[in-house]
Amino acid sequence: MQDRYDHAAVERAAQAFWGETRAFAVAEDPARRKYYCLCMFPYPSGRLHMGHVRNYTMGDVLTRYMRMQGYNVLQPMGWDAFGLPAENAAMKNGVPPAKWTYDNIAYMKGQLQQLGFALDWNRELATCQPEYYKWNQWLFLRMLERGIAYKKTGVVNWDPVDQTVLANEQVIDGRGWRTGALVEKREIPMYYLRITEYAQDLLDELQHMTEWPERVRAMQANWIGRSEGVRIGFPYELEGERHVLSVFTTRADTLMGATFCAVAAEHPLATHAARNDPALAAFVEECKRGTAQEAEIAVMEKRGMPTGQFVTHPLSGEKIPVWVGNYVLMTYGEGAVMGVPGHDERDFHFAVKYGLPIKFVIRPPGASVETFSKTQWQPEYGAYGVCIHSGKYDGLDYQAAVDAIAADLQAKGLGEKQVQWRLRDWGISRQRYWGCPIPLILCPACGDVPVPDEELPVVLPENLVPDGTGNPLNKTPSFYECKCPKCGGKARRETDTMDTFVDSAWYFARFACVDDYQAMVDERANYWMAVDQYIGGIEHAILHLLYSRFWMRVMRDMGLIEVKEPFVRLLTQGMVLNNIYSRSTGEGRVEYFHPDDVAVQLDANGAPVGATLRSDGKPVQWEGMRTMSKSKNNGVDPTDLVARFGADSIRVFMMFKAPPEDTLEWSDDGVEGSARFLRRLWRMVWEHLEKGPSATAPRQDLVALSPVQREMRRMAHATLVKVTDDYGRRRVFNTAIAAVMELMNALQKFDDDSQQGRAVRHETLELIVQMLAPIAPHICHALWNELGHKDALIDHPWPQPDQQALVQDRIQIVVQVNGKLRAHVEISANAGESEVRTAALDDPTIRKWIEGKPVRKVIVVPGKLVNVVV
RNA sequence: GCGAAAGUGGCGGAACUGGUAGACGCGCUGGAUUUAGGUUCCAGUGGGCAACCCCCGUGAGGGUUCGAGUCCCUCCUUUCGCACCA
Repeated sequence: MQDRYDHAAVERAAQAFWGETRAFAVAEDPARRKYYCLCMFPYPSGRLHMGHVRNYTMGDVLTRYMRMQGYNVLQPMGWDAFGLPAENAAMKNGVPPAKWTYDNIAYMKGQLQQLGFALDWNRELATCQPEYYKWNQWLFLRMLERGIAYKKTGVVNWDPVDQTVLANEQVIDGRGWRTGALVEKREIPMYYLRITEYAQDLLDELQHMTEWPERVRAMQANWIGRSEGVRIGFPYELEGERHVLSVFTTRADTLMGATFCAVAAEHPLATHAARNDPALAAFVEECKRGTAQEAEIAVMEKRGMPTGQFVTHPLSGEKIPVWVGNYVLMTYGEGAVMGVPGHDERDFHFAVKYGLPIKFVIRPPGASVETFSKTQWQPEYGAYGVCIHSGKYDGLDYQAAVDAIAADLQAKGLGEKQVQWRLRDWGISRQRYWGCPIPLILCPACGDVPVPDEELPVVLPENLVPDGTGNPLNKTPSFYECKCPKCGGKARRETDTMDTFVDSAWYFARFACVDDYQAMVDERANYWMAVDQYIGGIEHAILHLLYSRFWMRVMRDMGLIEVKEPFVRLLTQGMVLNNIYSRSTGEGRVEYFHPDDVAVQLDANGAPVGATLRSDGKPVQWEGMRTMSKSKNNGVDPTDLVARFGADSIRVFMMFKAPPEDTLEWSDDGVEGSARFLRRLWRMVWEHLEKGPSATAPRQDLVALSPVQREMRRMAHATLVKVTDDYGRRRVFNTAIAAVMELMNALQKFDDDSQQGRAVRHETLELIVQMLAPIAPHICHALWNELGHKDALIDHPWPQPDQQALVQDRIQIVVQVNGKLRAHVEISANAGESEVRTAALDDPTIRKWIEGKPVRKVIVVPGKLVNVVV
């Protein structure tokens, strides 16, 4: 054995061993308990970033741990390979997205291999491969047959200069990112999936998903957004015909206070009214141009214009005006709301601004009617209370009023109780090139005709280069020219592609059977599914996870798979941050400097007081810690780090620096510390073996151990108990590493070269190596063999703590007086309560504290603490 | 705006079920070895006090309890998500 730890040699050897023995290729084995550990697959953006490294290290730790626990563990890897960045890169470099993507995949795969992840590469897939996306298309057609997929118009961002649809991301302050042109809204036909059909089940099942983080479940529940209320019809006449304006409200009890209605700019009533009103038409246009993002709508100024149209209040018969409001969402409910300024804050401000009447019809609990203000909103106006000024409903509370009003409306045919969802159907059409083609043929005679199954997949040409002016498929006759499968006439192939969330909605099931070209999934998927542990970023808490849950339900309902919940346990890992340093270069421009190029000045305590650029010594501005990004020049490259420190040091650092769900602050010093820890471990094993070959390492005689030896051994096994709990139950790794560090600190001080002492040290070192194996697999692989084992550590069972070693004769008890720590006493571990109590009260320090004061109460917590109340 | 989290030394964090606040690491200070630097080893490191067996201390304020970082209420701050980025 070498005295120095050579991480490069150690990692090369371990990876070669795993490669040669095909250690991570797994097969279905009904005799063994399976465990499917999956990290969200990466978008092949070019290089791995540290967020990937953190994510995949967590997955690898659990994979290796569960494998040592005896499970048949699957950990696959693939590529979420369709998407916008490839098109952007193509425009910039003139390279087809396919080539850019495949090159990135090759590079990133090499990076993953350097890090030593226990991945079954036989199952690798990329969503841009026809063998994969064929099944997106196939299932889409099945959904179409079942009415789960359907066509309707949807609103998109339109860049009038480039003549192209823009993603929200490509719209900056209402303008196209490349052209700077004012973005318009366009309504175009699109395909939608009826996820709302599953809303109730998606919501209900959340209650049982106890191994998902509470906050993710809450976010999904809010997103699905079930609300119970009443749909109310406001009749009106238009050109002699009777129409009804439908609104949804959860506050039907305030209906008697409705003084106006407001509709979205896209609402048919608004469209009709704008026809003869140029000012209104202009306003409607302006609203449509505005943002569709809920966050922006919520904070922008509420504005409106009257349509000139009046509707009839369904209960009072009053005429009330209809306005167009820029805050009304066409996509929620009916695209129209009733305005109750007395009891809704938004309506109140709207009414004050435009001089609309305000009626108070609810008396909030504890408020007096006389204090109602028509100029100043008070939060209690929005509270539930008792109806007033509401005619026959006066005196009813919320529920009674809603029931009575709903019943009356129903009797008139002008409304009923209704459940409303915030969740909307999933629009999957994208007017983009680099995605999965939607398998339809647009025939002038037959309409949208599905591509016959035997012609699937509709293959996306891989040689096109988008130029920013629309989807290049529209300029590629060899792609779009086709015949109608129904009538045989000349037709045009659909050039829209699918949302990339479709690709990621079921890839985890395909990993079970990537080589099956006859079916989307087969029996093997039922062996591996559901994913036992899914790990990924919190940013996917809603969309990706919800779409996957929906997609599994569709597959299950078609009999393709047995499970409906794809992910049993979910771990949402935090982001990786780094310092940002900048300097203003004048003219409002800012230059960012990489943290490696900046020297930080410290005060006597080591607290930073300033920073300078190394190259010129002049100060730079510290802008705090943010996620690593190119634009802030604060990224670090995994490949550089592996070369400098080794994969194991990086893995240890990433697991040690923060708990999995928290953000992690990058620091080179921290990685250096992890490297130091591994070097120490290496040297401890080396020094131990220097004193005698491992083969002759003696076994200890438990009875003959000295108290110091017994304590050393107890600590080793107690650490094993803790580390096992951290990996297996708590899923936190920082505390597991800290516990091993403590154990190593104790072992360093354990200076005993007797036969028994060496035996205890040998056992402790073996335990340390086994406990660290999931996190630092390469060095542990090497040390395990150095310690005299012929088998590979990856296949060695996880160690069991020796219960006898854990037994303690004497324990320390904390003694408090009035809740403040005053003394420690050592007593026999099996002392009874009265014995503990006596020992505590007899302690000289405690006697001093309670001298002359009557002892009112003594609380004894067995094995832990005594609190004396005086 | 709505929804979801989080606030503990110079820094990252630990304290898991209400029971010793600051484990472990980074940084910093002093020392030893080497001495070109780095590496390695030892000691110290929340604040106050000359010092302690003392006092204070977990974003702010209040409450429950023998006992609160942990539970409850009010407030402040920060971060994340909001449907075409993935």
